Amino acid sequence: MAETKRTAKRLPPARPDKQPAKQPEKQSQKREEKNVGASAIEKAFAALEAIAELDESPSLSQLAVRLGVPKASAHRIMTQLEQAGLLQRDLSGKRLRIGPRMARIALRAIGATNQPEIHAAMERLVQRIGESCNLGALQGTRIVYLDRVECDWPLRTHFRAGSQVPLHCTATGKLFLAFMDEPTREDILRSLTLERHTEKTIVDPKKLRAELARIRAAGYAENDQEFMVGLIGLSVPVLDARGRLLAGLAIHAPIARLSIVQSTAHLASLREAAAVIAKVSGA
Amino acid sequence: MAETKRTAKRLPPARPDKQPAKQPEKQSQKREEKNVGASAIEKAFAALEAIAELDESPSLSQLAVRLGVPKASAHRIMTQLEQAGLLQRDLSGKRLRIGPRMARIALRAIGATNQPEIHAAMERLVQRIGESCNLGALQGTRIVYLDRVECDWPLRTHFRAGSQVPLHCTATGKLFLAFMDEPTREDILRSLTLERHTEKTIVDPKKLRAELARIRAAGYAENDQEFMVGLIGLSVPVLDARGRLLAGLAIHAPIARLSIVQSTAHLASLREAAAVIAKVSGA
DNA sequence: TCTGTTCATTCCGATATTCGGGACATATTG
DNA sequence: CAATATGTCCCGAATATCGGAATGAACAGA
Repeated sequence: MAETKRTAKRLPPARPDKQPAKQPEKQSQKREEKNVGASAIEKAFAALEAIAELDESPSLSQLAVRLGVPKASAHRIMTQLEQAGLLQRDLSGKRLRIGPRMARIALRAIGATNQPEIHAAMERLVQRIGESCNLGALQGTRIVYLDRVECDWPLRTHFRAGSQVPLHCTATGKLFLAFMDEPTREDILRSLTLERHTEKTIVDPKKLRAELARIRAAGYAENDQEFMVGLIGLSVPVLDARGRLLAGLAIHAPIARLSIVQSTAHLASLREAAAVIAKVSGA
Repeated sequence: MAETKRTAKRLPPARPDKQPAKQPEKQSQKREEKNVGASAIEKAFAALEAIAELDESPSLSQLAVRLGVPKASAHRIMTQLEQAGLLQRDLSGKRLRIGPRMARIALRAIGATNQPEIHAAMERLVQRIGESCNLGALQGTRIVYLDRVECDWPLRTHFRAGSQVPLHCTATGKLFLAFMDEPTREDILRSLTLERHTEKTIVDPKKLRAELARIRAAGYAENDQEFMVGLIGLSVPVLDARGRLLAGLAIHAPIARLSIVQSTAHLASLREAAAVIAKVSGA
């Protein structure tokens, strides 16, 4: 309460229980992550995502709690989404659900995600090798997975497309570090904290530089359990016509099934698939 | 009593705020509808919508022109969307496409609880025909089931919404193969391994091409126990206004209850339902 | 009928975000 | 190599967003 300028505003019963003793702090401790810096876009999509994710259409307050935003803010966001035709309310006018415009976008968007040609090339590779593969690209100072094809083995990792991993302890990440020009690399290396994930993670900048030089010379990058224990990887470059690195195509497997040495036997298949991907990407 | 509920709450249909003189007939034929005052949310979705709608991934400036916003603004919006995982750039780093997170949201958004009109149309169809039906779309090189309505018979299949099936041995899958443009089809056909699921699965590429031509001519696709023994299917296209294939609407049944020949008697009902789905999807 | 509770909605000042012109950097083209 | 697109960055100004608190509506139980 600041400067209650309202003077004779006739406050009816004055309600002494303004501080209800029931829940002093309900969700205050819960909102730690989407606090600041969240753009309006991110908030709107978080809301949409929550509604799509839920099995039942939520009410406004349920959403507010779930998103960790005040009710008033939730209301504003929902109103905007509703006016945009992305949400609509059910007959009672209380619960929110996906609107017609969003349904329309969704129908088109499902087919417009990844290039079928690329996905097909990766599936063929998985078929031939028998282990999972993924396609990753540099975004900022991390690797994002653009696409991913899993093998049939019961034991598999599960990084979905879109997830991000660090540069210094993944095959594709080291590949990108190795292939970028000197000043950029040094700049990034300086700003990275070489976080240790396993025993084998390279956390010494000197050793990492040596490893990168080795990768540059070899033309491919290995990951010997540097990110997760028991998991190895092997990544080859996807180059465009001018020799620039577009992405890294990698296979990975539990070391129980595939050793580093064995994995290099698949280099030819990997390179072949990488060439196909480069080609269908118009490179 | 019917209309008493929403009396006073939605009373402001007008815009009491400001109706500046710019609003009346500002829309000439060039800088059309993307007027000023659009919220950040609206702009973001307009961008997403444009990308989903376009047949080819646009570049930044193309989008800026299409949306009628300055280049710098477009750049800012796209960057935000990209960081949110909703968009991603293709390998050249120039063209923008739907990102994995958006694909996930889209998949959920079309689910049964969220899109009552589609679900209702499918339930009417099941009611009329007496067999299960499903709605499937192309994602990568597989078909994902968007929605599904089961019939009352005790013997039924159980593919939940969200599960994926191959292209070459399902009615909807063959439908998509038949309708895609030549180069893409050939590329996918080349890279697919036509895995045999039953005696009747088409594993010969030549025969599959012939079958696809037949499907193109007929305008619908059949599945004669090619995926599971004793199970047939029949899928018709759900087309948008421009004739692009959005999804396949299919019925399926045990052959003991419905023969392929009998199933074609339901083509009219299927097509009618497909048209309804296209319509409520805003196509 | 009255009262306590829950939920949706509105108000409003402070402030953080968005906006977009223009400069700059980087392909692409002739 | 100049010339033309196209992508990226900067920064002051404008304004949309934020969220606490008050208000209104619906409902349940006494």
